[in-house]
Amino acid sequence: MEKLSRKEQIKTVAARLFRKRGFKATSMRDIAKAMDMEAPSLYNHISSKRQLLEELLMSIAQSFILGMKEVKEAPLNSLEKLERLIKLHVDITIDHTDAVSLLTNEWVHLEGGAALDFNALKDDYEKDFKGILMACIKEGHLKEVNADLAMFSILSTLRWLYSWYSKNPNVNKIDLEQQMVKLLIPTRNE
Amino acid sequence: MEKLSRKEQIKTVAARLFRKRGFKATSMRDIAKAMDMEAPSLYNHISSKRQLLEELLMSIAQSFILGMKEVKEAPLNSLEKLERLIKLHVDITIDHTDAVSLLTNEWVHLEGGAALDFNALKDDYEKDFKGILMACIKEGHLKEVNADLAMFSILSTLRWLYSWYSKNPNVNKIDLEQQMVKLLIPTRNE
DNA sequence: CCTACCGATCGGTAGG
DNA sequence: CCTACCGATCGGTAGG
Repeated sequence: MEKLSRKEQIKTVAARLFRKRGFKATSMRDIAKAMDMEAPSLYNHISSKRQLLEELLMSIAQSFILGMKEVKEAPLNSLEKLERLIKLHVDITIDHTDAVSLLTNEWVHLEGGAALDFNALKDDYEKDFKGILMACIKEGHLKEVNADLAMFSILSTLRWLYSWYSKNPNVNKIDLEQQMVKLLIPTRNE
Repeated sequence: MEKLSRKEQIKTVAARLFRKRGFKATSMRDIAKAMDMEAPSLYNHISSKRQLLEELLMSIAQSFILGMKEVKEAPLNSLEKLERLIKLHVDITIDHTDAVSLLTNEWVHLEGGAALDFNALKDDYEKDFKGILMACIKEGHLKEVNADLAMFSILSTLRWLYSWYSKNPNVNKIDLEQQMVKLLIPTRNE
């Protein structure tokens, strides 16, 4: 499937440029140039610029949704689930750094149905995340904290992990997972 | 000084729109419309779109630089200084929510000398922040943590505080300051 | 995959 | 502060 592969190349290049300059500031001619082709040729593989963004965001969002589903269904206690969620973010961020950055910064440029779908996924994800965090608090694994604020803080760090990782690309994945768990989980007794 | 005041109105409106749609996706016609005037009339008060962004970013950055200077020179121990820094972020975020969001999301659209100046300020600020954080660790106020990662995490939360605050606008400033201090400072003994 | 090209929109200027 | 307007660039299409 040469066509599919070509489309994936374009998406990879687009993700890199969208991240670097932003979606609106990246032109189809920029993408074409980075692909060594002319702008109109891109349209043999994709249908529009906004489709590029939508597919990039939706596919990485699905990775998080799937990961959340697995964590929820796993036979673990709430604290272990929270650890697994943190590791999920670390892993996806390391493997798909550019796409993750779009999830943080460029989703505002989605329009119409895609924007609605995306926000629904985001709300579901955050609701599930909060549920696990609150279970941790209720079961006494965590310090008593404002759950909303704690979730906001943890997710803020995880959302910006891509920029830290980009400046420290040689870090070991397992090490980073453990450091993030240690940093983000305010355990009661140490 | 009606002219000055008019310019400030334009900057306030621009900050709101830049935040909502992004700098590149906001046209001068959008800003003019929100001001109930025609786009060319804006140029009686400002000189260019990029100047708008530059002035918004530089003036809010100066608030942080000034606050950092005061904290550094204050007769406080390192832990108290860290607390003061967190409160500084909370205060500026509450008072200038839109401009703070630009500091997080739109500085990438600075070009030329303004981009260089901005990055220099950012580097200085983070170096000072890290110095205070490392002093806290060395003096035994904080848990032993990876200082780079801890700073990254604290700043990530503080950078995104504007979005949390926008969803919880009725929070009391003093309460929020105290909650953020409690949440972000991993003290040794509680 | 390319050349030629379109209508829309952009930041900004001239002139009053 | 407005009307009239400019050159540049945008996403995208026609046709091969």
